[in-house]
Amino acid sequence: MSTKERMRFGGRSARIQAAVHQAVNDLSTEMDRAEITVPMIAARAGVTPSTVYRRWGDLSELMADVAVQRLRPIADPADTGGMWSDLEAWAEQYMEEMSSPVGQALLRDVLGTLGESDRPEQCCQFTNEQLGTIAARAAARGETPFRVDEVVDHLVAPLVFHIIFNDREVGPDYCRALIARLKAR
Amino acid sequence: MSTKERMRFGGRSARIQAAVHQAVNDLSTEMDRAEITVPMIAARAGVTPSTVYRRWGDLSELMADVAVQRLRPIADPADTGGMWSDLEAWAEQYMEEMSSPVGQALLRDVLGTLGESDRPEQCCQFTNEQLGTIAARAAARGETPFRVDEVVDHLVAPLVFHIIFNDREVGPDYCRALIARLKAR
DNA sequence: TTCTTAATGCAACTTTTTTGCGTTAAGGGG
DNA sequence: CCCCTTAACGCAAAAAAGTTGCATTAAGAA
Repeated sequence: MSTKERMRFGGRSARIQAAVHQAVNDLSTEMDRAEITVPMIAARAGVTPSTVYRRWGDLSELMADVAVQRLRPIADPADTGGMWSDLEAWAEQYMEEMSSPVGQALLRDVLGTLGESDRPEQCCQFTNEQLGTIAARAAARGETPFRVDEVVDHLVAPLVFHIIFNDREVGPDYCRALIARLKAR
Repeated sequence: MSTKERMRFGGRSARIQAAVHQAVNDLSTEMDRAEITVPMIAARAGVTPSTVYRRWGDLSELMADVAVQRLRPIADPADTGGMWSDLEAWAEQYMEEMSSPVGQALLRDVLGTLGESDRPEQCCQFTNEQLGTIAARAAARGETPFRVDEVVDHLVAPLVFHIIFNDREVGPDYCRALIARLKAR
């Protein structure tokens, strides 16, 4: 007998998680996020609603779970040959993704989680890793790398702030202005 | 007959809105935000649930509505005699309020609204007005006022970012560091 | 006061969410 | 390989939340 409570990762459990995530992603393209329901997702995934409720608790948790997966970067930042141009390219793509209706919805889902969760922190980690990659690459080239936390504070934070509060249009020009301000220091 | 659809502000309508808001605020102090329900609020406020559903649509809309009210500043920023010390005092109080569990919950409620709404923008406006007051006061003193949008980008945005993503402790020292960076320009 | 109608209360109805219990299958040991 | 334990699932009944039609109340204007 083992005293540890084991979680089960493989097999049926994983299959169902994949099916449910897929169902959410499919439905998200077909209808407004506000009219998606748990029974709807369960039917699409071929499972009973009670399974979804037991595993994820409620809709907002499930949506947040899916959102984190979709916000996870699929590739390293492009290597353009220079640190600042790497950063600019990354920032414009990040801005493009986050300011789109889909990106905004994902951000809301991640941030809207009620109970305790480390999901928002996890998304930060994604960004930190991407910026860390750019900085490390710069160091390998012999450039003086930027400080990741400074880039987060004065590039990522303003971008995300204006996107989620919707109080200002963000575009390539704004990205470049923020980066120019970082370079100037 | 008037062709305009009129909304009714005074009397019963206002009384019910106040009662419902009060009920939400009361319940928020008594239990976790996640277990508050519309029927519960309605019972506390002495109205029927259907009234709440018709006026606010759903729980998240109602919570967001209440949150905006609570995020509205009740007074102008303190006048400490100098622009930067005004800003520092304001920032520390803002940070204190937002990083508290209550403040975080309010932020989530405002940001978590699904459908279209100008609530997040409205909260930005509060901040802009407060900062505008400090800047105007500085100008009246003969000081060169800061640009409000720069303070939002490089003080408010980093603060809010780290609070909602929970990836870093924010404290008085961090506020002062951000302000020092603004002054240095 | 009287009229119009937005907003509410009530109750029936639909949908979602919870819960108890039997069944299935992952992971470990013999 | 088969058996055992139990986490995770399906099913169905029950509870709770959310919706809707209709009668009633009370702002706001004539």
